Amino acid sequence: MDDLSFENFKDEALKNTAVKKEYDALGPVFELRRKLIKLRTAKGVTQEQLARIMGTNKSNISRLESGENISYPTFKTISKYAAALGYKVDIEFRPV
Amino acid sequence: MDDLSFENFKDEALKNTAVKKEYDALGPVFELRRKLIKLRTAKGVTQEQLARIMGTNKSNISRLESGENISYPTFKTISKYAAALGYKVDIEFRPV
DNA sequence: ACAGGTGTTATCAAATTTGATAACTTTCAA
DNA sequence: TTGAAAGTTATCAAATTTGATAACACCTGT
Repeated sequence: MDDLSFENFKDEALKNTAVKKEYDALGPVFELRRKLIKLRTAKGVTQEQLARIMGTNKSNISRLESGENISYPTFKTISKYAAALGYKVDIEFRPV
Repeated sequence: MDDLSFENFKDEALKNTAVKKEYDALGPVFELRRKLIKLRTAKGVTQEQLARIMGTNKSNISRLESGENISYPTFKTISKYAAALGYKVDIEFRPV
């Protein structure tokens, strides 16, 4: 463990119900973002190039991938992003 | 083939670029809807019960599952729906 | 025929996402 | 150092989704 103080802080913070709820809810979104970024960079495509293909602007791609305040993209946005890179979206549901 | 006239009509319609684009774009959404409905009915849960758990109304569940005009739900809505039934969402990307 | 349960549709306001533009930071190569 | 490329952040308007309420349709068992 590298940063014990942070780990401890996180554990404490997660005892707070409100914080935990946010954490749980946002976790999957971060996972999605990581997947999107991986898809794009694996093909050596820049945000600007991708934006062009999707018909939008690079700032919006950045917001989708790493924006601080933004939360939940629509299925359409995810689909367009994937399609622009030659992928289709497949949503699966797994028991918790 | 059961309904040749419909098949023919569909083929003709899909020659129209605009129609085809809509069809392609909406296909995945319909697939998602089918999965959601299957998840819910498999557990013997009604739309009203699910709505209660999700903290919304049954009309909104119906719209999500079968609404005519509505298009692309957010990741948050899909997640809430799944969580209410004991599932988590997993988004995969597959080459076209 | 009736009543209750289930699902659908319509409508409006509220909330959120998205598009567009611009300015900014960082990195890297010339 | 300068300049360009890549990504981030801020902001506002526009578009879309979501919540809420109400009314309607459909079915099934009594």
